Amino acid sequence: MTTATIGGIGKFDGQEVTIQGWLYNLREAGKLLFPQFRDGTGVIQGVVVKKETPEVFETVKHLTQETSMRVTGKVRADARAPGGYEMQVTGVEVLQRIPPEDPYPITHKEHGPDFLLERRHLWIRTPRQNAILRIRHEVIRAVRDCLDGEGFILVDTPIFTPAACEGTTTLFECDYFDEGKAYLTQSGQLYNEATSAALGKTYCFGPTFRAEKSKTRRHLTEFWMVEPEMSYAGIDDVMDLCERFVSFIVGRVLERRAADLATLGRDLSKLQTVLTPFPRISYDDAVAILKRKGSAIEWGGDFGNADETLLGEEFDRPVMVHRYPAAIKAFYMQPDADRPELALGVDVLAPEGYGEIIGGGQRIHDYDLLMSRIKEHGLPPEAFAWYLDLRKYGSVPHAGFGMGIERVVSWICGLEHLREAIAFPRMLYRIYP
RNA sequence: UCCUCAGUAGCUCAAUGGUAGAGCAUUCGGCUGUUAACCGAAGGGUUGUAGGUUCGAAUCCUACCUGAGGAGCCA
Repeated sequence: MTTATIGGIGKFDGQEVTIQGWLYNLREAGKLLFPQFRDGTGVIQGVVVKKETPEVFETVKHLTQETSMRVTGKVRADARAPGGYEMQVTGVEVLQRIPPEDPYPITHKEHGPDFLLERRHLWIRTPRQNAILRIRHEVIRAVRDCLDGEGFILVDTPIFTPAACEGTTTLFECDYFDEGKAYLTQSGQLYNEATSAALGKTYCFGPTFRAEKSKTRRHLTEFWMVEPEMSYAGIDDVMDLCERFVSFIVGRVLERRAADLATLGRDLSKLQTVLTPFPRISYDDAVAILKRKGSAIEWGGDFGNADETLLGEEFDRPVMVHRYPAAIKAFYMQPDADRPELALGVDVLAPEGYGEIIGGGQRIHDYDLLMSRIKEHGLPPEAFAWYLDLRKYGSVPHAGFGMGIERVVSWICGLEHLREAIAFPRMLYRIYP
């Protein structure tokens, strides 16, 4: 007997196959049963007619939601079935029937976020969560394909680090044998600067940790970030890469995951406009736009979430805001040659209120300038000795950025909350399951 | 860390100082094309915890616990 996946069931129209999955739902209509099966690739409706297969009818009639089973039957196209195909069930092999005294907790009705998050290990079985996780997979594949295709080399950076990368944000601390404290990385960027000087163009891609007590739908304490870095590059190279990168990713999801976007009810017209070039506006221009739109922002201040939403809704694709006041950016940002009070940093803001998805820019390549910035920020120079070495031995202008995967997935999927963009979200008051 | 809101059946919610209820889920019965199927019945409660006010508290007050949304900070 041929084993088939539900997602590819169309290839077996008219044939008898076996599928391996779980009971998603069971509808009854007298002497007819309509069990629905899922296997992670899709959902298919089965039909059981009592007078044709009485033994199968009696077995299926008493099955409970999420019972694991192998099902055999003849596949045929049927417009009445959700998904377009139906299976005339001729045999079932039940692996584990869930007992009615302790039924599967997640029903087809509404549930609250607390209930679902406590059962995230089960929640991910639902079609909507399946679709999000498949899109996340596609985003990650596109990230790799795009950067690999552009000649970047993946060089992963450490997760245990000896000190703060940027000195300001709160870090997760742990004991590291006799070496004292270690911290979970909040960015691979400083190491990327070393690897890009070794290999030209590199990127790292892995989990990142922030111990800030942020409690919003835009924050996780553990999230995944991809960070490309380029030697012999400046802020314009970063912006060029950003727009190619983001449009490539969105294009890939539209091309390969249309069915999943449909499951989510995503408005595709909001994604189809994400094509190069992206608008590029200076921080000065952004402040002017915000003031016109009624924001209380003053020049020199950083954008709040409301400001990012206001800027994002000005455009039909992500907008790149560049040249921020140096005072509100990280210590390693290269100053603008024409206006030293500005840093050559760029943020990419997604439309529809999704806010910042990318932050990056050009790094300081001059030893003395970097040393003075480290001291100005009250950071210990000895901890940055290796980082300063990069400016002693063949320093070149270099630039890069970091992109938060969950924020991009959240935007592409049109999610209400970042927590659905990762299988097991880590948040301020939640570390289970 | 601060501000706001919410905790009632397994789940989603109602009951606004006077006998704790509905839908779904579960079990049983009915229905030969269901689309979160539908119809009928049954079981299911220390109203987050601890105090207080009152003849009487799910409801009012205080503290605590848990969660959510937002601010700040950031991807």
